[in-house]
Amino acid sequence: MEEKNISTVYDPQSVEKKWYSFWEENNLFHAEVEADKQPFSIVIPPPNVTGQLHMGHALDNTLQDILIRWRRMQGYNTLWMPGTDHAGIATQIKVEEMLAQDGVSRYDLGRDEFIKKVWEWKHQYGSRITTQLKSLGASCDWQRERFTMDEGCSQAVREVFVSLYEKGLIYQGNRITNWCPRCNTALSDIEVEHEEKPGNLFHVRYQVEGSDEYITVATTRPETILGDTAVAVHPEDARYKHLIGRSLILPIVGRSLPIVADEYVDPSFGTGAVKITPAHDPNDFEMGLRHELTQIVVMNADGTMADNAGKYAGMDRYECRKALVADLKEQGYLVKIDEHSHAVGHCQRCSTVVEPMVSKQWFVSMEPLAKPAIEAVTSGEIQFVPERFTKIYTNWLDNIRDWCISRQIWWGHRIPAWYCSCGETIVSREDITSCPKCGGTVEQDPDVLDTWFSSALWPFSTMGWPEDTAEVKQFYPTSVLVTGYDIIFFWVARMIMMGLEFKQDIPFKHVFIHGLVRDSQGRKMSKSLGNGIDPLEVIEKYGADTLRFMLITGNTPGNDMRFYWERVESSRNFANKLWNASRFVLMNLEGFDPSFKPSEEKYTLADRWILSRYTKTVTDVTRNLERFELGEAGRLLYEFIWNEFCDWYIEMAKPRLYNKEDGEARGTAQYVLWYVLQNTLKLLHPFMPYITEEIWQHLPHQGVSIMVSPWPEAQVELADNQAEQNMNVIMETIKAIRNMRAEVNVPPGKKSEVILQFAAQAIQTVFSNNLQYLRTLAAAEPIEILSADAAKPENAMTAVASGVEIYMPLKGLIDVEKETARLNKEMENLNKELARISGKLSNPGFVAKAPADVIEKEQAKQREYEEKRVAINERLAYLASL
RNA sequence: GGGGUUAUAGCUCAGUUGGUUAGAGCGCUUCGUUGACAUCGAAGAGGUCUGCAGUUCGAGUCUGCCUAACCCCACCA
Repeated sequence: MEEKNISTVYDPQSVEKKWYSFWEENNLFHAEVEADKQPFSIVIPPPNVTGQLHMGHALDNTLQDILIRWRRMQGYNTLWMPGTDHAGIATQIKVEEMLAQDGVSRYDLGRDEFIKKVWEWKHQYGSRITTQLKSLGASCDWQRERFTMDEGCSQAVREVFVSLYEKGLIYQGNRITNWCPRCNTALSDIEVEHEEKPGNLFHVRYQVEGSDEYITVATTRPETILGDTAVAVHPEDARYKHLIGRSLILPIVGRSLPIVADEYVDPSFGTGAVKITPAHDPNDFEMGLRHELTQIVVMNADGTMADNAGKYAGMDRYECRKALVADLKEQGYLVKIDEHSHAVGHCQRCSTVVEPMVSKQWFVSMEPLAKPAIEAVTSGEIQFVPERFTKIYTNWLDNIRDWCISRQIWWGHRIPAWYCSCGETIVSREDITSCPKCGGTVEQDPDVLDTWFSSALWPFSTMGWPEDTAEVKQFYPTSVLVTGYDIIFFWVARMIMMGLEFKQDIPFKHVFIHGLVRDSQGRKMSKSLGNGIDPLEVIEKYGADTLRFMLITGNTPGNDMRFYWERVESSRNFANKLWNASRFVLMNLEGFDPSFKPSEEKYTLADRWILSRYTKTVTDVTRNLERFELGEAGRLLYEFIWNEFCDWYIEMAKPRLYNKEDGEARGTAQYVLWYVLQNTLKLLHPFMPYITEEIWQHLPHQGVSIMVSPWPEAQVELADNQAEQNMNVIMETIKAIRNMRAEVNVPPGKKSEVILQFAAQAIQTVFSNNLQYLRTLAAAEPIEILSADAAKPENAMTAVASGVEIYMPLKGLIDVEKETARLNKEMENLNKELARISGKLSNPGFVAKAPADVIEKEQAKQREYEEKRVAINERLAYLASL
């Protein structure tokens, strides 16, 4: 084999591209519908077409790819549906920015031309994010790649909109909604981020008409005074009861305002009197409806003051605030300005302070949809992992408000509603050109839908719905949805509602939630902070496997994690370790015939031990994958490969490999190395797809690729507790000898004479058959076995393992003081432990109630420690006699 | 105002149904180029698991409270 020339350092760059193309060329990612095969499907959370791969994507897609690759190896008909999202506002902004470089605005182009430009942009740059996903190793079925604005998805959107409209679950209304003056569009409630900010509470007095009395009201937004149409007080408030029904004179404007009574007003807050601006505040809007107040719009869509604002018209809202406060003060209406911290809503996308505004928008009636969506989760049909997100989800749905779905932008799914001058509104599956009622010309609603509207349909729109396709039949509901907790409301909840409404079935069985990847100080990675780490940079420098492994280890589902380059290096080191262990195996596989199956009795203790550890690792890794504990599964593999396979087994196999005389022994060692390595590679493959493929292809193997090789099954017959127990004592002994050698600074090249004495014949036999391990791994030479009744050696260091007394005679005299201190320390530990155990065993409650195996375990430990204590005591007595 | 998360070694974190002398990585100390690997190996130091109380034969693990940090939701002007 030519593998001898493989570099000692694993170089991901030279292998990753090669294998990804190989997988694609062999069509290994593609899933055909095979009705008789058990399906496993995931739809990707579609990244924005404008997006660049960030750490969040890297984590999210690594988790999905691990699940997909694992299930594929298990033999499921596995579909990972990829695609991208048209990302309405984000993409529109992106293209507008590009046009702005040439001094062109979207209005210069007009709607149709602009949308053409966006499509051009999409065709040119839209595949950037998917290319980046490929470099991560994502095994998506790219032949099925979808886009939320492609024909199929658009048809699904149209069908759902019209159907909900027909059911009365979509309606149009003049209501108060959140408005972003910068984006110039309405927003849904969850697109508004509230931030507690110090502000002012302005107290302004309004004079009672025909009286000297004043009522003082408080407001955080004095500019809205211009739109006041009433003042409300609590009906039982003694201070104001006599004024209810009378009127006030609105300062500056001079308008007459009725004083109304409303339960909403909290008499204990502020002055107990509230100014009412129905057009610019959600509560006031409601009260306005109750008291039939007029709505006076004083602000424009772009945040400037409207004509109704009189002399302030045209001013920016904050300019107006300043000017108005100055005027109020000057004219004696301003009573005081208090400091007041309150939550201000900001546009999620551009951080501009949002204004509540009255406008005509389309809404989805949420309550009827929310009820079954809650039920699907509380019944356990859909399970959140971790479970605690269930509560967050249901709390939100319990208090849900209607969803404003119309957006005043151009890029997106156009609302399928047409208006005729005759007053007719037509909502239609097919585009129409004339009014079905009067035959007049119609005009389509200029607005588009909230981007999340199409995302909500993703699990079935990608599979061809509303057609009753074979894909829908086989792959819906999907198996699991993997996403961050930040879009549970935006996306997860809405998919569940839409799935239940239109498929009469849940969209997925599990929702696997992960946290955020933060920077090393725990801060969110963000563009503005400039603290983001580019996953592509990590891939370039360390490889995708390293990035993947780093992302999934050392954290638990649902929790945030921090990014450290040190952790990247640690993962890289692991890859390198595996690489070199594999090189070692390959270099020693000369003459190996993979069809050779060693006979049982040729297995050494080390063979039986590693095979036992291996089969238990299969069980544990598989179990943890089933429970979505991917980090724990990864950690188990790390420990098995490094601490057991590399640190011990390879070292123990060496003598047999180097001795070419005994062909059968050598063949057996080769077989076990090969068997354990190639199966462990399979277990690791979902986590580190590239390096495992590279190594696997070098090993004798069957099949095209490790990624479609069968997932290892635990083999009960390989589990061998006796072998593990015996190995543990031998390892314990080796460590004890190494420790003594280090204690007295024996140079590594120098052998140490070792004398062993055993508590029982059984353990002595185990050692007699395996002394070579002590020779090679502890530099013990010569080794003498003392009979149980023989006198202890003098002038020797002492250690005690389970059932074994270990003596290391010294050429010079032993340092009595140091040796005594060392043994005393050991003694102290033993005494502490023994005290704990005997405390337990003498507790009648423990003996009566603890399970038998727990008691036996404690008793066994007690015997073992007692023995050790006797041995050490003897030795201490001997030392004292010197 | 509601709800949630976290608190374990110097740092970042694991610890799966309660039962091992509580673990890892990084960092630290000492030694090491023995034919896979210095991106490595060997030995070692380092923790009263935030605090208090409770349940239990037994608590890092379950319950309650305290403290601290963080997050989400919410129309008190």
